Amino acid sequence: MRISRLLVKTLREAPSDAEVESHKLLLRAGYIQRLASGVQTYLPLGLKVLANISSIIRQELDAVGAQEMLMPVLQPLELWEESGRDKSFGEILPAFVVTGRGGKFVLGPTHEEVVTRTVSAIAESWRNLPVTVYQLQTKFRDEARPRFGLLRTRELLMCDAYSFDADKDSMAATYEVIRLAYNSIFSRLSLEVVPVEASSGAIGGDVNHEYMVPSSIGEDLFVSCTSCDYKANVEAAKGGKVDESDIEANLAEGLKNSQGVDNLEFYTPGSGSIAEIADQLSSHLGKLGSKGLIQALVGKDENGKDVVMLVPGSRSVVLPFGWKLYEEEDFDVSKRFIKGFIGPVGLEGVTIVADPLVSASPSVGWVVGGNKADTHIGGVFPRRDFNVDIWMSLAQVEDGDLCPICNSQVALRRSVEAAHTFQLGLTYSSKMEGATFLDKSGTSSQYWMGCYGIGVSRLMAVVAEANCDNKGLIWPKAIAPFLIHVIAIGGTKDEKVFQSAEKVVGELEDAGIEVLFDDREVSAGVAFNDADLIGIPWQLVIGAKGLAKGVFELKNRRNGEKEEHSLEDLAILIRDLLV
RNA sequence: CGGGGAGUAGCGCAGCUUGGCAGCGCGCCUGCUUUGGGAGCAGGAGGCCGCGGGUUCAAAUCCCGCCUCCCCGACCA
Repeated sequence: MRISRLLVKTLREAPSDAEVESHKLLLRAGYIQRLASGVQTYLPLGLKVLANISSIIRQELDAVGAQEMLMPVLQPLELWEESGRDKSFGEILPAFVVTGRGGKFVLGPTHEEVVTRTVSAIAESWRNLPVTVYQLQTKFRDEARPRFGLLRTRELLMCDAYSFDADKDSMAATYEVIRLAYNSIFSRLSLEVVPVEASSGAIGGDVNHEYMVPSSIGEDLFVSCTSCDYKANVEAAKGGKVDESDIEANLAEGLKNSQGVDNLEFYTPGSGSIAEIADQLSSHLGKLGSKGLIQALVGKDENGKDVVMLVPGSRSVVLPFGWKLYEEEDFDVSKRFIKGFIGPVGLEGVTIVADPLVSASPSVGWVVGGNKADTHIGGVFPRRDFNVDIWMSLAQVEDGDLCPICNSQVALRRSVEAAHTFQLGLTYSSKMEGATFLDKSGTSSQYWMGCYGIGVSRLMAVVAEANCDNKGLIWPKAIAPFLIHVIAIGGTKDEKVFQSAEKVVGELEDAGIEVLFDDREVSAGVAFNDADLIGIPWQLVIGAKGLAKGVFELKNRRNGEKEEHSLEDLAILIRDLLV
């Protein structure tokens, strides 16, 4: 490909709306272009990278027997009503409902419903199972806040695979096979990927893993144990073991400390936010700050029953599955809880659930909400001043917390979610009409399903972020848009140089190598800088100086090393590049 | 959805306070010179100053409304 013919325009300065390095470079080097917030065009260079990533995914999934197909973007809304996800999928779905002649359609954010219907019409017998299908398809998700170019978008390219098995063990075996395929995919992309336990969100199912790429631009945090293999997304991570005897010991210690410490009423006017209270009571709390507060949140458990959740003020809460926090209108209806001033003392007729961290009181006692406006109470100890009905892990894990498996310390790492896999079990087959097959005994049985998603367009951003320097991108060979970038210094102006370059390009292309040929009449500096920016792994430079000696220069983009080769050695070079 | 910032040529920005010809750098086009790390000179093209309304003799500039984009948060693959 000749650059003079390629639809590309490199920019010296990045558009001001780009924030992170990979996004700036992808824009400057002409890989992508923004059409609207979270909506990107892949320019020719960008599409080649995307196609190369896709091709690796195809090869590895095909290798484990998965079959590619292509399902529609437009999905009848009734399908989502059938699975109940028209309600549960949150706000991502409704924004992309379109009305056509055939009724209402969803611009598909994912394809569990469609694939279940598709496969169930064909795989009617246990003889057809197991079967795994996949597709590379554009998905639509109305993200509240698209971010960082390709990292979080409203329209994205995803590879989603779906497995159908006859029983639970078989499903687990398929899950394992896909895990191995995923490992191969990520290693071919030269990415460090850490599979972690995760929460299943709107997809459903029990076992699921996220494939995390540690990265400073990540929006997720995962917990990993410094001693054992425990790894989990903070959303799913459990705090240290909920150990009855530890809690009991903490409570007893608290009772001892509580002697001579009376409850104190504090006047705390304002919003009642943790930060504000900690500030107002700084003379009482001292160094403790928000760690000396108990945060009490009202919500409803999976049965809709009111619960008050207690965690230290310094922690965020991870809601148990199915639980919800009170909304404004719930506060208006119940009138019982004064937002910002809720506390466990004297609170009756509601289940009090507390994180084990609450059992260990500060020596001056906790500061808790006073259950009346502008009031907090200090010197509060659990058991003496209030009772906890259920102890369970509620607080988000932090660096240095204890591992739930081995009790060593855990560490948090920032990361990007590159893929997510789920053992769905019967989640969809039990809801969708006719998602059954006849088993060996001739009885109708539901599919055991799994689903597996890789964010393809996101991977392009992740790989770019992990492979760049201050001059530009540095693509791994496996997904680079071209393998080698040939520069003819002076372009067409120097006939001899240009002819040799053309000859070299021809030989490389004949050998099946993808070549980007800079044939422009630009100064050497411009050509070099553009080459570094675009980030093709090898640069082959042909100029008048070298030509006089019968040599060209070969530069490795990643380490910057340059070496001269005789033009006659091109065949050897070609052989080496192909390895 | 809450908080903050910004929309002026393809990209980066100035001009706005104090209303008076639409500017600068890069990029782009033509010519000449130059040619191994973002060349020089000369000549050019390119604008709904985000949109709509208002004030005024006169609005990029002042006032009102809206839209879009970015950041932080909430939410989410």
